[in-house]
Formats: sequence, C-alpha cells, structure tokens
Amino acid sequence: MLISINEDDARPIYQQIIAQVKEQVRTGALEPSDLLPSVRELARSLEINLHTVRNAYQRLGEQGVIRVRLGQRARVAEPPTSPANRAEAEARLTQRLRDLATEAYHLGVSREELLGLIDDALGESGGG
Amino acid sequence: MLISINEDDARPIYQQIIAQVKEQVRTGALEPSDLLPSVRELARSLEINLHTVRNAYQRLGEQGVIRVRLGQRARVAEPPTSPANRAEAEARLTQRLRDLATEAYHLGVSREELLGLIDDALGESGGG
DNA sequence: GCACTGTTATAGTTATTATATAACAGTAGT
DNA sequence: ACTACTGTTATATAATAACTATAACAGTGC
Repeated sequence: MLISINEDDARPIYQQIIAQVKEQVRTGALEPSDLLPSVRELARSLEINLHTVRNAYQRLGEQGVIRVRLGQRARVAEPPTSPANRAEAEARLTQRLRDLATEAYHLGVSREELLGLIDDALGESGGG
Repeated sequence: MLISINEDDARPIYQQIIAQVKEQVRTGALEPSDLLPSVRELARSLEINLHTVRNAYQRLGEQGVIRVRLGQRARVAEPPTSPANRAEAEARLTQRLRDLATEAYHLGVSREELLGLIDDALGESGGG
C-alpha cells in the first residue's frame, strides 16, 4: 500500500487518498480482501491527522470500494459487477467526458491527439 | 448565451459558469467575437453576486477563452491553435483520463462500455 | 454628460478541510 | 479478564474557499 500526498495537487488530502486507493484497486495493485493500513498507521506515516484518513476510508466504504468494520482493519471489497443504476452511471461518465473534451479543446489538443491519449490511458494493464 | 446553475453540482458556481462557457465555445454555440452578458446582467439573471460572475470571467480571460477589457463587454477569443506547453497539457489530460477510467471501473462500467461512451461524447458536433 | 462596461476595496457569512485531544466501542490473542 | 490493537464519536479550533453585500473607481461609446 503506497499512498502519498502531493502538495501541488489542488485536491484535499482525503480526496487524494480516495483517488489513489481506487486507482490501485482498478489496476490490481490492491486485490479484494487485501488489508489497508489502519487509520492511525496511515495518518502517522503521512504525517496527517487521524480524522483525515478516516474521512477518506469512510467515503471509500460508502462507495463500496472497501469494507470497514469496527475493530477490524479495512479490506478491499469485491470488484463491482454491474452498476446499481446504469443510466445514472452513464450520465455521470458522459458529463465527465464532455468536460474532458472541452478541457482538451482549450488546451489546443486536437480530437486525433485526444484519441491517442485515450488509447494510451485505457491500454494500461488491468484497465478493463 | 444560456447559463444555468445546478444546485446538485458539487462544483462552486464560478466553476460551473467557466465550464459552461468553455463547453459552448467548444461546440460552436459561442463563436469568436461573440459577446457575453455583462457581469451585472448575468449576476442578476442567475440571482447571484456580481463578484461571482466576475471571478469566472476573470479566469476565463486568463485561460484565453474570452477577452475582457475595461469598459467593454467580454468577447469570445479566437480558438486555441497549439498548446503553449504540449507536454504539460498531455500530462494533465492523461491524469484526468486515468481518473475517469478509475471512476468508470468503480461504477461497474466495463472498458467496452466506456469506449462506447467516449465514442458518443467525441462524436458530438464541433468536437475536434 | 450619461449610461453602460469592467475593476478594486472592504467586510462579513458560511461551508469545507484539517488539526488536536479525549473518550468510547468492537475484535482478537493471551 | 487483560491487553493491544481496530474503527467511531464528540468537541473544539484554525485556515481557507466561496459567496455575498456595498461602495466607489475607471474605461468606452454615444
């Protein structure tokens, strides 16, 4: 479990933790039933407060990414099967894709170049 | 110029305004030299403060999306040509694509389905 | 001059994020 | 039961971001 805080990242710490755990679950670096560091342990190693870690863990639990139980270390949950609400999931992703396309446009990146980047990003191991 | 505020959107108001203006520029709904509503006018129609609109306009100006000059209404700028810093632009987009792929995974959307959504999103008119 | 435009200044409110301490509560091994 | 770990709850505090409210300043164009 390698988690780090990037000062240059505008996102709050707890969101960085969430993103990194999700990413590692997606790529397979973290597998179902794998143990996460305890809130106190991670807080100490990152030199942040216990509650900041707990905030991240709690949300990861609510999103079904990990399983948290009182008295036990958090564990990686089973991978998602099918979205509880496919329409909503697709709507959210579609909106994010529009934002991404818009961002690319204003960065001067053409559609062809963007498609290349997508190909690279989705081509990473464990990406599907 | 149709701009609206979505209470369910977690993003702050000024960022929603920025996103919508960019989106309309990208799709061609807004074309270079088109006039934007004045800060006071938009603030009144959205029932928000003048400074919230100004915040959005100022950032849009800094990003080269619109041209703002004292005493004159803001206008849509010329479309971007090539990124000032291609490496940085690609790095930012790549990171956002990774985040998107991760989000899709945890929503239970498969790679094939995601590719379909990308195809739809990038297939919109004016997308490249 | 007048009516519009964006800009700056100042101040106050609210929500978010992160911190610090302390105590409570469940689990597991001895 | 005791101990040492685990997550959880409760308060309190501080810093920052976001938004609002008023007022005044400054440029543009008729």
